[in-house]
Amino acid sequence: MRNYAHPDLADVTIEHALHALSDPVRLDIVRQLDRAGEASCAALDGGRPKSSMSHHFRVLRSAGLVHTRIAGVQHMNTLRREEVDKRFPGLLDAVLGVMG
Amino acid sequence: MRNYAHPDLADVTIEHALHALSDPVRLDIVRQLDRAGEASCAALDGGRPKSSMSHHFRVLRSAGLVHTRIAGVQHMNTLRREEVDKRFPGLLDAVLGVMG
DNA sequence: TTGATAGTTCGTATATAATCGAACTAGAGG
DNA sequence: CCTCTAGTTCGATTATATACGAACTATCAA
Repeated sequence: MRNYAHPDLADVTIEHALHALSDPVRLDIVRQLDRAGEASCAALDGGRPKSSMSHHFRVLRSAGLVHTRIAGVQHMNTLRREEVDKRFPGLLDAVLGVMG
Repeated sequence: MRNYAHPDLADVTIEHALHALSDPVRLDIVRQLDRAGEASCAALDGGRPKSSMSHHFRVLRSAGLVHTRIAGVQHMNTLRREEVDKRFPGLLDAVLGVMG
């Protein structure tokens, strides 16, 4: 795995983005990335198996929400904030602004 | 069927709302209700079978997004705009504001 | 080169969701 | 009461997601 393909946000539908955000594990990842700025997969796993996390990161990447950069042995993830905000204005603000 | 139970928005999670909105049929219903204000189930079916539509309306109701009022033989649906806006500020604006 | 660490991929099991026909229910009107 | 219409419920099928162990890959460090 040399590096990841990240979709152009223009090719991401709102349905796709909403679906990616509708899972509690993934929403938790997104919230943590919003706070932390950048984090490895392991830092966000909450004790879940690696294969499950890998699946959720893949969904988030395919929905254009998360960017993953390979840094040595770790894969560092960030929210694609500006791009998502441009494509879906207000969506992340709304989703991240909600109280439990 | 005398009338429907509509959940208190406080009991609806953002995950639940996002999931309801992430299906293309349901998103289409929501968009049409946003424009039309109020519509019967049949007016929004786009040629789909009644049982399928009934399922999607149930999901939308259970996510607190749609209110259904029985008016004679028809069931009239509206978006629960103000309540949803209060619970998830900016969410519907973001979802409904997106171009194609 | 060996070992450890981080994460992916594969395969499979299980759960959840979508689709839709058929039978049913409720209200309106003759 | 009969019938039409609008929508629900049931049941079965199929599709899509989730979960996760096991085997694999890549990088780093000793």
